[in-house]
Amino acid sequence: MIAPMDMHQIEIVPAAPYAFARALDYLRASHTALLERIDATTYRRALRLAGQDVLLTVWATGTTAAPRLRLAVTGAVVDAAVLAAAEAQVRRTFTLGVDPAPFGQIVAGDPIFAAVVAPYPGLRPVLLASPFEALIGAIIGQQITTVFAAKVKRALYDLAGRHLTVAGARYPLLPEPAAIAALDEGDLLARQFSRQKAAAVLGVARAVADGRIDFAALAVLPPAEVITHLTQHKGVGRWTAECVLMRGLGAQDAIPAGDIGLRAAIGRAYGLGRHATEAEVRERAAAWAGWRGWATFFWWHHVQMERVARGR
DNA sequence: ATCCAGGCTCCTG
DNA sequence: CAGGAGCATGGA
Repeated sequence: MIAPMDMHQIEIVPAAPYAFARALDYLRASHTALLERIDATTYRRALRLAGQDVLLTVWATGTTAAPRLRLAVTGAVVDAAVLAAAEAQVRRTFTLGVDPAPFGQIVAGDPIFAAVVAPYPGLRPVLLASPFEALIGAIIGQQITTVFAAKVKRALYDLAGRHLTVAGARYPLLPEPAAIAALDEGDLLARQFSRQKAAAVLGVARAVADGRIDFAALAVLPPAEVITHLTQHKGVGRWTAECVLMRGLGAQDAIPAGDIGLRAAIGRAYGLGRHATEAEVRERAAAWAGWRGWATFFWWHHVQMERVARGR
C-alpha cells in the first residue's frame, strides 16, 4: 500500500558567489556522502524533518554570480513546518547564508593555500545532515581509511536505518539514535567494527537518545566548551569533537589539526616534512583564524580530488 | 611481513 | 601537561 505523496517547491537565494555544481562535485568525490543521491545536476536525500520522513531534491537555476536554488520537498505530509525545516536544512548543509568574501581575503594572503582553493571557485563547505551523523561518522572514521570507513558506515546504516520510498525509488534514512542504541555489540563486531568502535558508537547513540548529548544545546556553546562536553564520552577525543563541530555543527573556525590527512597535506605543501605535527598545523592555521573550518574543508577536498585524479 | 590509515585511552614521568 | 604503549580493523 503506497501512501499518497505531497510535494512543494521553494526557491532559495544563496549569498553570492556560489556554485552549486561544485558542491555536487565535492559530494560525488567524498566517501562520506553515503545517504545522498547525486546525479549530474541534482542532490537528493531522505531526512526526518519536523516529525515527517521527506525527500529533499535540490538543483540550481541561477548562475555563480547570481545563484538561485530550487528545493522540492516530497513526503506524505509536507506542511509549513516541514517546509521551513527543509529550507533551514538545505541552508545549513550547503552553508548558503555565509558571505564568502572575507575567506577570499584570507586565502589571497597565502599563495600556497590559494593554489589549493583556486581550482574550485564558488565552492564552500558542505556539511553532513546532522551532528549525530557527524559524530557516528567521525568515530567510525578514526584511524582507518575513508574507503573502509564508508563500508563500515554503510553496514551500520543497513542494519539500523529505515527507507523512504518515493516514486518507486528507495532512499535510505540515517538511523535514529535509539535504533543504533538498541543494537547488540555482536551485530557491529560481525560487520567489521573493532570492539572499541562498537562500544563508542553504542555509547554515544545511547547518550544522544537519552539526552545526555543534546546537540541543540551544544550548538549555542562556544566551540571549546563543545569539545569539553563531547570528549567526556568514551571514544570521543579532540579530533572527533572538532569533526563534529566542523562537519556537523557548521562551526566556521573549527579545525581537527591532529588529522592525519591535514597533517600530510599541510606538511607537503609547506615543506614541513611528510607529516606536519599537530602543533605545526595549528601554527599555520592561525593565519586562517575565523575560517579554519572552511580551510579544513578545502584541504580535505584538495586531497580527495588529487586522489580522484590519480584514479582512486 | 610491515607499515599505514581523516585516533583514543590509559599509564608514566 | 607531554610522551608513549597498546589497541583493533583492512588495505597496500
